[in-house]
Amino acid sequence: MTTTEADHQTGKLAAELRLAGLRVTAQRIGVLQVISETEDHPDVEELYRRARAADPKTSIATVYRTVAALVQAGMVQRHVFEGASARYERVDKRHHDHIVDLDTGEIVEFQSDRIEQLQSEIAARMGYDVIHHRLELYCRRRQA
Amino acid sequence: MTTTEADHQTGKLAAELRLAGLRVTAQRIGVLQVISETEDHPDVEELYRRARAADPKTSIATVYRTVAALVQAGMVQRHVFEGASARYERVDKRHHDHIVDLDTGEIVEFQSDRIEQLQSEIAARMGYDVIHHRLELYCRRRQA
DNA sequence: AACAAAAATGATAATCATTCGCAAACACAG
DNA sequence: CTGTGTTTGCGAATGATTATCATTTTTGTT
Repeated sequence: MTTTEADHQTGKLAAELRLAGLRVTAQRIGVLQVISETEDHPDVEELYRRARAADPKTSIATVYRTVAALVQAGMVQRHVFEGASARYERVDKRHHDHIVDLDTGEIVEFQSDRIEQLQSEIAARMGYDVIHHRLELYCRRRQA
Repeated sequence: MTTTEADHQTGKLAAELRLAGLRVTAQRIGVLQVISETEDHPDVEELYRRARAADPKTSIATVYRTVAALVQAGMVQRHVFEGASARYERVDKRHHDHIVDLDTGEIVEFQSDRIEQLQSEIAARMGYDVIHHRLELYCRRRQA
Protein backbone atom coordinates (compact mmCIF):
# COMPACT_ATOMS: atom_id res chain seq x y z
CA MET A 1 0.00 0.00 0.00
CA THR A 2 1.72 3.14 -1.22
CA THR A 3 1.28 6.62 0.16
CA THR A 4 -0.97 8.59 -2.14
CA GLU A 5 -0.78 12.25 -3.04
CA ALA A 6 -3.89 12.92 -1.03
CA ASP A 7 -2.43 11.20 1.99
CA HIS A 8 0.64 13.32 1.73
CA GLN A 9 -1.41 16.47 1.60
CA THR A 10 -3.48 15.29 4.52
CA GLY A 11 -0.37 14.46 6.46
CA LYS A 12 0.99 17.92 5.96
CA LEU A 13 -2.21 19.55 7.11
CA ALA A 14 -2.38 17.25 10.11
CA ALA A 15 1.15 18.23 11.02
CA GLU A 16 0.22 21.87 10.76
CA LEU A 17 -2.73 21.42 13.03
CA ARG A 18 -0.64 19.58 15.58
CA LEU A 19 2.01 22.26 15.41
CA ALA A 20 -0.64 24.82 16.21
CA GLY A 21 -1.65 22.81 19.25
CA LEU A 22 -4.91 21.66 17.72
CA ARG A 23 -6.17 18.12 17.74
CA VAL A 24 -6.38 16.43 14.39
CA THR A 25 -9.85 15.42 13.28
CA ALA A 26 -11.24 14.45 9.92
CA GLN A 27 -13.44 17.55 9.90
CA ARG A 28 -10.60 19.92 10.61
CA ILE A 29 -8.46 18.37 7.92
CA GLY A 30 -11.37 18.67 5.55
CA VAL A 31 -12.06 22.33 6.25
CA LEU A 32 -8.39 23.25 6.29
CA GLN A 33 -7.91 21.44 3.02
CA VAL A 34 -10.73 23.33 1.38
CA ILE A 35 -9.38 26.66 2.60
CA SER A 36 -5.88 25.73 1.55
CA GLU A 37 -6.77 24.72 -1.96
CA THR A 38 -9.13 27.47 -2.95
CA GLU A 39 -8.18 30.62 -4.77
CA ASP A 40 -11.17 32.63 -3.61
CA HIS A 41 -12.53 33.80 -0.27
CA PRO A 42 -15.31 31.42 0.72
CA ASP A 43 -17.77 32.06 3.51
CA VAL A 44 -18.86 29.45 6.04
CA GLU A 45 -21.76 28.28 3.95
CA GLU A 46 -19.47 27.68 1.02
CA LEU A 47 -16.83 25.96 3.13
CA TYR A 48 -19.56 23.76 4.53
CA ARG A 49 -20.72 22.82 1.05
CA ARG A 50 -17.22 21.97 -0.11
CA ALA A 51 -16.05 20.21 3.04
CA ARG A 52 -19.21 18.17 3.03
CA ALA A 53 -18.45 16.99 -0.48
CA ALA A 54 -15.41 15.18 0.88
CA ASP A 55 -16.89 14.16 4.20
CA PRO A 56 -20.70 14.29 4.31
CA LYS A 57 -20.87 14.02 8.06
CA THR A 58 -19.32 17.40 8.68
CA SER A 59 -21.76 19.79 10.34
CA ILE A 60 -22.03 23.51 9.86
CA ALA A 61 -21.47 24.08 13.56
CA THR A 62 -18.13 22.38 13.25
CA VAL A 63 -17.19 24.50 10.27
CA TYR A 64 -17.88 27.58 12.39
CA ARG A 65 -15.83 26.16 15.25
CA THR A 66 -13.03 25.10 12.97
CA VAL A 67 -12.56 28.42 11.23
CA ALA A 68 -12.62 30.11 14.63
CA ALA A 69 -9.88 27.76 15.82
CA LEU A 70 -7.84 28.26 12.67
CA VAL A 71 -8.11 32.03 12.96
CA GLN A 72 -7.09 31.78 16.60
CA ALA A 73 -4.11 29.70 15.56
CA GLY A 74 -3.13 32.30 13.01
CA MET A 75 -3.50 29.92 10.07
CA VAL A 76 -6.53 31.59 8.60
CA GLN A 77 -7.75 35.12 8.24
CA ARG A 78 -11.31 36.27 8.56
CA HIS A 79 -12.70 39.16 6.52
CA VAL A 80 -16.07 40.81 6.81
CA PHE A 81 -16.79 42.92 3.78
CA GLU A 82 -19.70 45.32 3.67
CA GLY A 83 -23.08 43.72 3.83
CA ALA A 84 -21.84 40.18 3.57
CA SER A 85 -21.09 37.31 5.90
CA ALA A 86 -17.55 36.53 7.00
CA ARG A 87 -15.11 35.12 4.46
CA TYR A 88 -11.96 33.19 5.10
CA GLU A 89 -8.56 32.69 3.52
CA ARG A 90 -5.28 30.99 4.38
CA VAL A 91 -2.47 33.23 5.50
CA ASP A 92 0.40 31.51 3.74
CA LYS A 93 0.99 34.18 1.16
CA ARG A 94 2.30 37.69 1.78
CA HIS A 95 0.06 40.14 3.56
CA HIS A 96 -2.37 41.94 1.29
CA ASP A 97 -5.52 44.03 1.28
CA HIS A 98 -8.62 43.77 -0.87
CA ILE A 99 -10.50 45.45 -3.63
CA VAL A 100 -14.18 44.60 -3.69
CA ASP A 101 -15.89 44.94 -7.05
CA LEU A 102 -19.21 46.55 -6.16
CA ASP A 103 -20.89 45.18 -9.26
CA THR A 104 -19.70 41.60 -9.34
CA GLY A 105 -18.77 41.04 -5.71
CA GLU A 106 -15.43 39.80 -6.97
CA ILE A 107 -12.49 40.23 -4.62
CA VAL A 108 -9.06 41.21 -5.86
CA GLU A 109 -5.95 41.29 -3.75
CA PHE A 110 -3.35 44.03 -3.73
CA GLN A 111 -0.44 45.04 -1.64
CA SER A 112 1.33 48.30 -0.92
CA ASP A 113 4.34 48.61 1.35
CA ARG A 114 4.07 52.34 0.99
CA ILE A 115 0.58 52.43 2.47
CA GLU A 116 1.55 50.08 5.28
CA GLN A 117 4.44 52.34 6.12
CA LEU A 118 2.27 55.44 6.11
CA GLN A 119 -0.18 53.72 8.40
CA SER A 120 2.52 52.99 10.93
CA GLU A 121 3.84 56.52 10.75
CA ILE A 122 0.43 58.03 11.29
CA ALA A 123 -0.34 55.73 14.19
CA ALA A 124 3.05 56.42 15.75
CA ARG A 125 2.48 60.14 15.48
CA MET A 126 -0.68 59.67 17.52
CA GLY A 127 1.01 57.46 20.09
CA TYR A 128 -0.11 54.08 18.80
CA ASP A 129 1.34 50.86 17.48
CA VAL A 130 -0.63 49.22 14.69
CA ILE A 131 -1.49 45.66 15.69
CA HIS A 132 -3.41 44.95 12.54
CA HIS A 133 -5.47 46.88 10.06
CA ARG A 134 -8.21 46.59 7.55
CA LEU A 135 -8.12 48.27 4.19
CA GLU A 136 -10.79 47.65 1.63
CA LEU A 137 -11.37 49.52 -1.60
CA TYR A 138 -14.93 49.32 -2.86
CA CYS A 139 -14.57 49.84 -6.58
CA ARG A 140 -16.14 49.76 -9.98
CA ARG A 141 -14.41 48.83 -13.18
CA ARG A 142 -12.97 51.91 -14.77
CA GLN A 143 -14.88 53.02 -17.85
CA ALA A 144 -12.81 53.46 -20.97
CA MET B 1 -42.97 84.30 21.82
CA THR B 2 -39.35 84.47 20.65
CA THR B 3 -37.54 81.87 18.62
CA THR B 4 -35.33 79.85 20.93
CA GLU B 5 -31.90 78.42 20.23
CA ALA B 6 -33.33 74.93 20.15
CA ASP B 7 -35.95 75.94 17.64
CA HIS B 8 -33.30 77.38 15.44
CA GLN B 9 -31.31 74.19 15.58
CA THR B 10 -34.42 72.16 14.90
CA GLY B 11 -35.32 74.39 12.00
CA LYS B 12 -31.93 73.88 10.44
CA LEU B 13 -32.15 70.13 10.78
CA ALA B 14 -35.66 70.13 9.37
CA ALA B 15 -34.44 72.11 6.39
CA GLU B 16 -31.66 69.62 5.87
CA LEU B 17 -34.08 66.73 5.90
CA ARG B 18 -36.39 68.46 3.47
CA LEU B 19 -33.48 69.24 1.22
CA ALA B 20 -32.59 65.57 1.19
CA GLY B 21 -36.12 64.78 0.12
CA LEU B 22 -37.06 63.28 3.47
CA ARG B 23 -40.23 64.05 5.36
CA VAL B 24 -39.73 65.89 8.59
CA THR B 25 -40.84 64.02 11.68
CA ALA B 26 -40.12 64.58 15.35
CA GLN B 27 -38.23 61.28 15.50
CA ARG B 28 -36.00 62.09 12.57
CA ILE B 29 -35.20 65.51 13.98
CA GLY B 30 -34.42 63.87 17.29
CA VAL B 31 -32.09 61.23 15.89
CA LEU B 32 -30.40 63.66 13.53
CA GLN B 33 -29.91 66.10 16.37
CA VAL B 34 -28.26 63.47 18.54
CA ILE B 35 -25.93 62.44 15.73
CA SER B 36 -25.17 66.04 14.90
CA GLU B 37 -24.28 67.07 18.44
CA THR B 38 -22.18 64.13 19.54
CA GLU B 39 -18.42 63.93 19.31
CA ASP B 40 -18.25 60.14 19.41
CA HIS B 41 -19.51 57.32 17.20
CA PRO B 42 -22.70 56.00 18.78
CA ASP B 43 -24.37 52.76 17.79
CA VAL B 44 -28.12 52.35 17.36
CA GLU B 45 -28.66 51.34 20.96
CA GLU B 46 -26.92 54.48 22.13
CA LEU B 47 -28.75 56.71 19.66
CA TYR B 48 -31.98 55.19 20.84
CA ARG B 49 -31.10 55.94 24.45
CA ARG B 50 -30.23 59.55 23.71
CA ALA B 51 -33.04 60.26 21.27
CA ARG B 52 -35.48 58.78 23.68
CA ALA B 53 -34.30 61.19 26.36
CA ALA B 54 -35.66 64.06 24.29
CA ASP B 55 -38.68 62.25 22.91
CA PRO B 56 -39.65 59.12 24.89
CA LYS B 57 -41.98 57.82 22.22
CA THR B 58 -39.22 57.14 19.73
CA SER B 59 -38.89 53.43 18.99
CA ILE B 60 -35.74 51.50 18.22
CA ALA B 61 -37.15 50.37 14.88
CA THR B 62 -37.49 53.99 13.88
CA VAL B 63 -33.92 54.72 14.91
CA TYR B 64 -32.83 51.89 12.62
CA ARG B 65 -34.99 53.20 9.81
CA THR B 66 -33.85 56.75 10.36
CA VAL B 67 -30.13 56.06 10.28
CA ALA B 68 -30.68 53.99 7.16
CA ALA B 69 -32.46 56.93 5.55
CA LEU B 70 -29.79 59.39 6.65
CA VAL B 71 -27.05 57.17 5.29
CA GLN B 72 -28.97 56.85 2.06
CA ALA B 73 -29.24 60.63 1.91
CA GLY B 74 -25.52 60.96 2.44
CA MET B 75 -25.89 62.88 5.68
CA VAL B 76 -24.56 60.14 7.92
CA GLN B 77 -21.87 57.52 7.65
CA ARG B 78 -22.09 54.02 8.96
CA HIS B 79 -19.07 52.16 10.29
CA VAL B 80 -18.81 48.56 11.37
CA PHE B 81 -15.67 47.96 13.34
CA GLU B 82 -14.49 44.46 14.19
CA GLY B 83 -16.75 42.51 16.47
CA ALA B 84 -19.06 45.41 17.19
CA SER B 85 -22.42 46.66 16.00
CA ALA B 86 -22.70 49.48 13.49
CA ARG B 87 -21.77 52.98 14.57
CA TYR B 88 -22.81 56.24 13.00
CA GLU B 89 -21.43 59.73 12.52
CA ARG B 90 -22.38 62.89 10.65
CA VAL B 91 -20.48 63.61 7.49
CA ASP B 92 -20.08 67.34 7.84
CA LYS B 93 -16.38 67.32 8.58
CA ARG B 94 -13.61 66.35 6.17
CA HIS B 95 -13.25 62.70 5.22
CA HIS B 96 -11.21 60.68 7.64
CA ASP B 97 -10.41 57.14 8.67
CA HIS B 98 -10.26 55.57 12.11
CA ILE B 99 -7.87 54.17 14.65
CA VAL B 100 -9.53 51.72 17.03
CA ASP B 101 -7.84 51.37 20.41
CA LEU B 102 -7.95 47.62 21.02
CA ASP B 103 -7.75 48.05 24.79
CA THR B 104 -10.21 50.85 25.42
CA GLY B 105 -12.43 50.61 22.33
CA GLU B 106 -11.82 54.32 21.86
CA ILE B 107 -11.99 55.61 18.31
CA VAL B 108 -9.61 58.24 17.02
CA GLU B 109 -9.90 59.92 13.65
CA PHE B 110 -7.06 60.56 11.27
CA GLN B 111 -6.66 61.63 7.72
CA SER B 112 -3.99 61.10 5.07
CA ASP B 113 -4.22 62.53 1.58
CA ARG B 114 -1.14 60.54 0.71
CA ILE B 115 -2.82 57.23 1.50
CA GLU B 116 -5.99 58.21 -0.36
CA GLN B 117 -3.90 59.05 -3.37
CA LEU B 118 -2.03 55.76 -3.24
CA GLN B 119 -5.33 53.92 -3.01
CA SER B 120 -6.58 55.55 -6.18
CA GLU B 121 -3.36 54.84 -7.99
CA ILE B 122 -3.38 51.21 -7.04
CA ALA B 123 -7.01 50.77 -8.01
CA ALA B 124 -6.42 52.55 -11.31
CA ARG B 125 -3.48 50.31 -12.04
CA MET B 126 -5.84 47.35 -11.69
CA GLY B 127 -8.55 48.93 -13.82
CA TYR B 128 -10.80 50.21 -11.06
CA ASP B 129 -12.20 53.45 -9.73
CA VAL B 130 -12.49 53.69 -5.97
CA ILE B 131 -16.07 54.48 -5.03
CA HIS B 132 -15.40 54.41 -1.33
CA HIS B 133 -13.05 52.67 1.03
CA ARG B 134 -12.61 51.50 4.55
CA LEU B 135 -9.38 51.90 6.43
CA GLU B 136 -9.16 51.01 10.07
CA LEU B 137 -6.04 50.72 12.19
CA TYR B 138 -6.45 48.45 15.18
CA CYS B 139 -3.87 49.75 17.63
CA ARG B 140 -2.47 49.73 21.11
CA ARG B 141 -0.97 52.68 22.90
CA ARG B 142 2.73 52.80 22.23
CA GLN B 143 4.81 51.79 25.23
CA ALA B 144 7.44 54.30 26.29
C1' DA C 1 -4.04 -2.99 21.82
C1' DA C 2 -7.07 -1.32 25.41
C1' DC C 3 -8.25 2.91 28.80
C1' DA C 4 -9.45 6.99 30.69
C1' DA C 5 -9.55 11.99 30.51
C1' DA C 6 -10.03 15.78 27.73
C1' DA C 7 -11.64 17.66 23.66
C1' DA C 8 -14.43 17.72 19.41
C1' DT C 9 -18.72 16.76 17.08
C1' DG C 10 -23.72 16.96 15.52
C1' DA C 11 -28.13 18.46 16.26
C1' DT C 12 -30.63 21.91 17.93
C1' DA C 13 -31.79 25.79 20.86
C1' DA C 14 -30.42 30.40 21.93
C1' DT C 15 -28.55 34.96 20.97
C1' DC C 16 -27.78 39.31 18.75
C1' DA C 17 -28.30 42.86 15.58
C1' DT C 18 -31.19 44.11 12.26
C1' DT C 19 -35.32 43.97 9.18
C1' DC C 20 -40.33 43.14 8.21
C1' DG C 21 -45.41 43.33 8.37
C1' DC C 22 -49.20 45.72 9.56
C1' DA C 23 -52.59 48.78 11.65
C1' DA C 24 -52.68 53.39 13.49
C1' DA C 25 -50.74 58.17 13.44
C1' DC C 26 -48.70 61.69 10.77
C1' DA C 27 -46.87 64.92 7.00
C1' DC C 28 -47.91 67.76 3.55
C1' DA C 29 -49.67 69.16 -1.29
C1' DG C 30 -53.83 70.87 -2.87
C1' DC D 1 -59.20 71.16 6.24
C1' DT D 2 -58.83 66.67 3.56
C1' DG D 3 -57.02 62.78 1.07
C1' DT D 4 -53.15 60.19 0.08
C1' DG D 5 -48.94 58.43 0.61
C1' DT D 6 -45.33 57.99 4.55
C1' DT D 7 -43.76 57.02 8.82
C1' DT D 8 -44.22 55.00 13.23
C1' DG D 9 -44.55 51.49 17.04
C1' DC D 10 -45.09 47.16 18.17
C1' DG D 11 -43.92 42.61 17.84
C1' DA D 12 -42.76 38.81 14.91
C1' DA D 13 -39.28 37.21 11.58
C1' DT D 14 -34.69 36.82 9.81
C1' DG D 15 -29.86 35.59 9.19
C1' DA D 16 -25.47 34.82 10.90
C1' DT D 17 -23.23 33.10 14.57
C1' DT D 18 -22.66 30.96 19.24
C1' DA D 19 -23.95 27.99 23.10
C1' DT D 20 -25.72 23.57 25.09
C1' DC D 21 -25.32 18.90 25.83
C1' DA D 22 -25.27 14.11 25.06
C1' DT D 23 -22.33 11.22 22.23
C1' DT D 24 -18.19 10.14 19.72
C1' DT D 25 -13.07 10.88 18.90
C1' DT D 26 -8.52 11.90 19.88
C1' DT D 27 -4.55 11.02 22.19
C1' DG D 28 -1.27 10.30 26.03
C1' DT D 29 -0.66 6.44 28.97
C1' DT D 30 -0.59 1.62 30.59
